[in-house]
Amino acid sequence: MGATRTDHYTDKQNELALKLKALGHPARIAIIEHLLKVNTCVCGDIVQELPLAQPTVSQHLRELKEAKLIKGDITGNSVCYCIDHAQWKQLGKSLTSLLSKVTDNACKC
Amino acid sequence: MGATRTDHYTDKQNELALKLKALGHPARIAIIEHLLKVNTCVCGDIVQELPLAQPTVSQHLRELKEAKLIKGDITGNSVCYCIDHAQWKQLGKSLTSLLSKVTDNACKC
DNA sequence: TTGTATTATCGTAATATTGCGATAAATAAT
DNA sequence: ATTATTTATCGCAATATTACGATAATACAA
Repeated sequence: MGATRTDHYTDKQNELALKLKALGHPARIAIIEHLLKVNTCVCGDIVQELPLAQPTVSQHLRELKEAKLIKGDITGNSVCYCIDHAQWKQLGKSLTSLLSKVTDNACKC
Repeated sequence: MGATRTDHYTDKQNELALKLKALGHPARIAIIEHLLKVNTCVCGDIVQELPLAQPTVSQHLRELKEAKLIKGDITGNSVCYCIDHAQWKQLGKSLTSLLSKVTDNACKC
């Protein structure tokens, strides 16, 4: 074994888990924070923002892309990365839906 | 290599990444959703909720506990699990802070 | 054409995760 | 005391992740 058994869960559970998994690494959090901070597409300065080698950064970017959290389009020599706003809106809904259920009461532990 | 280089990131980035990583598995999403649904501490029926063997569920619970997303206290024969409300409140703040920065504009991709 | 810059991919090593059977530990029930 | 019941831990195999050097692929510049 070793592979996650996605077939036993709902599509929503699997999708949310995939996105959160993609965000579950400090380098990828840092990438997202940077993209949100500059608030535009960024072409080429992401490697300089991180304390990692270029292939490693490229790999993290691909994972964020596969999780549909960012978009990346080729523009001439470099690649333009930016937040996938639609997907983040959807993720925001899933998360606030979860978080809204967190109340103070009812725990006897 | 293979281990995440946490020393290169801020404490906040590492903490957020750790919690999101803990949530980055559908079984653990399902556990959290169940705990939020019943809205109280749950003693003993979590294994029945999941399509996994008992040791596997126990392992997932431990990971959620290590990420401080749930609390577990021994009550006699069984163990009482519940949401760690304080920690979720903090996670909620981090996430809404991130999500609030997601706007529609400024992307030319 | 020949370099230069930028990003992606391949290959590989180290480590982590996932899942489960077997077993232990602890309390409850008989 | 003996037998369930419940949860945790150990050990293992399969797979995934993380990181990077080397190298390819592509577009720009000279």
